[in-house]
Amino acid sequence: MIKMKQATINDVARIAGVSKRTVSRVLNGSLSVGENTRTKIQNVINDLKYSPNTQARGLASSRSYLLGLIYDNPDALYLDDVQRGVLEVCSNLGYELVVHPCRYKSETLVQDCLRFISRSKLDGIIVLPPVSELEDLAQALRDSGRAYVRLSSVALDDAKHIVVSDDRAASAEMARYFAQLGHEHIAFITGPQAYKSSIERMEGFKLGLSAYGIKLRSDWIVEGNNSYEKGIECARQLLLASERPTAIYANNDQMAAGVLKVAHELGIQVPQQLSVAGFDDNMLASRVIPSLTTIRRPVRQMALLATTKMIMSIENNDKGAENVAAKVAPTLVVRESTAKLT
Amino acid sequence: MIKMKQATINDVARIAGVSKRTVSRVLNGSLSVGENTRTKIQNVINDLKYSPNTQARGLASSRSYLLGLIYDNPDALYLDDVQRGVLEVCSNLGYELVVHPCRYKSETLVQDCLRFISRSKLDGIIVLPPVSELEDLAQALRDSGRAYVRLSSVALDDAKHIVVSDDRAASAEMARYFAQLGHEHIAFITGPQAYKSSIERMEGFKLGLSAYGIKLRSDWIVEGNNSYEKGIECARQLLLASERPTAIYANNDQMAAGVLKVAHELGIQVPQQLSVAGFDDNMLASRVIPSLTTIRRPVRQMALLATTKMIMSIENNDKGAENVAAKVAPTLVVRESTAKLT
DNA sequence: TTGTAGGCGTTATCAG
DNA sequence: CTGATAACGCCTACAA
Repeated sequence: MIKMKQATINDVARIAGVSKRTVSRVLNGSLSVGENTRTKIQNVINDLKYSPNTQARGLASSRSYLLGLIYDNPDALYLDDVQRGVLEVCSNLGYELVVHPCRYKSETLVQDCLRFISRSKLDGIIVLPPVSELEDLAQALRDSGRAYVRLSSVALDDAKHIVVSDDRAASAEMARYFAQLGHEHIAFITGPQAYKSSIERMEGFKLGLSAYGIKLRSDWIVEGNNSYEKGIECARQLLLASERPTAIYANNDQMAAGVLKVAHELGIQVPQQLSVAGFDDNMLASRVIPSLTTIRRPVRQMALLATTKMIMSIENNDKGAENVAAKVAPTLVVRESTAKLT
Repeated sequence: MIKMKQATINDVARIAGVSKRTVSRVLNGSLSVGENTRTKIQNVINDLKYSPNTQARGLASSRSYLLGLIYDNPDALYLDDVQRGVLEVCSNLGYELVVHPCRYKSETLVQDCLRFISRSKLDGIIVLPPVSELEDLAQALRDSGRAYVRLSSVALDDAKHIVVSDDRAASAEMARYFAQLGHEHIAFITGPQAYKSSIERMEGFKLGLSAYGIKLRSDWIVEGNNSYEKGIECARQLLLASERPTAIYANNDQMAAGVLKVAHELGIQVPQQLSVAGFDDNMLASRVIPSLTTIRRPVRQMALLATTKMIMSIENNDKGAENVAAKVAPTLVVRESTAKLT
């Protein structure tokens, strides 16, 4: 197998009998090229299977055609969805995706990310929650002068820099659903208090309940951390108390699974004696027995919106970037773990 | 915030009072540089916080410092592990990771991947199973002249191009474990027959059982496809038959979860009346009730080995690449879903 | 041990 | 509408 040298813009220019400046023009879709010359050049490009060298292009235009994805993601559940979503939008436009896993709690997170983006000369950066909530990082991104979009549950940035999932509204819907099932003795297991999403979900839930005149007892709000183990711990606390709630809403599916585990241990029937719900609709939700009522975020769509937004920013279409939808609505998914109070 | 232009090699050279050729030398760790000049230059580099421009460097040396990750990954479970593993090794060496999700079944898979690697000028490519098993792709990678490493359950390439997880041995261990629990009426739900891993796991299981004089009845080998739904379907077939196995080993955890679901529906107690085991040790395994006995692959370690191997190849240390371990051993994880036959 | 000069493949300036 | 020509930042024969 002989390795052919890739054709260059010079080859194209030579064979087409024009200057490379003109080839460059058609490459970048300049309007000021004669129709004839354009098609002629286009043909040569096709014949040679020529495709521009990204590095050279980047060197000359100080762009890399590289997008970065910064995530922490202890659960690692949406990662594939996000990556596919981003690439679905950017791949055809010639961009690739460089990933940067990191740790939310790391001391060096910001400088770490900065090194990443400057070293790779990224054209744009997408940041997933909860890292996206760090203002230090956001400021650093702004200072870097690069395009960026944050995914979050709160609108903590300008329209062109954010895509928010309305966790609050979704939680309110869960509250409504619980209330309509007749539940009044309801408990909530929170997420880490440092995360905006935790606050949103709790507030939304409270709000939704209050519409039905139901108030969350303070001792039925227990602080979790989104882990399965902590879910178990919190569930024990709730279910072993003298008075027991008839429904538990956990900040995520992991913890909800923990609740199911404890209920099972204690011989409490779900959903007959206890309704349980989570948030995320991750793989657990549908596989666990009984399957979990939960809330699903349109992850893929968020990735699509974020990427679209970002590419518009990169290509100096700020107006466009602002106009791409910045908010998506998660939806309630009812399964077996919740039922009417009997 | 004023955006300073990044310092270039010229700045360093000028300030250090040497030619840029010399700076280049210290950058690339050439030995033929005087100790004085070296430290002098190094100081300037530190002062200026200079770091070489990857694009320019790539353009000149035809390297990109980019590694690619090709995966299909319907389960998306190890993705984060793999990505972190790869970066753990390559990040300090100046490489970044570009991801390329794809579809095993896609007609255009190979050309698609080729476009990816040539467009990004990747220095090396890591391919995850089952895509890694496609010989077409492998051949294309070889032809491309680039470094690559495949992860698989079979040694289908030279030592320097592969890291294999010994699924066969692991399955044999599972067989041994089953046999020691006293099971003889054992069923196996296979994975897609097109995947090597499916074959390895089945063969290993048969082999392990035969050591105990147990033979898998052909009607107790049912063909699954690694999905939860199919697991349910296969479990029904097995558990509704006139004669029922006392143990079921599924090719992965998803299907094993399906078995648990059906057992639950049919009122069959696991593990008292039926032992169930899976493969992967994904999140489901530990969260499901009862938790699943399964097999865990050292995913992170595989990623580390593969990356180490690949970087050695890239840097022309073929001998080294061959000598990095090419095989890892998955381990049996015993949980609640299996028990002694009573 | 160090420096000179040319090239890598594009983009972009500025004339024509 | 088109074409020389100079960057872009770094590497590398080839010299000295």
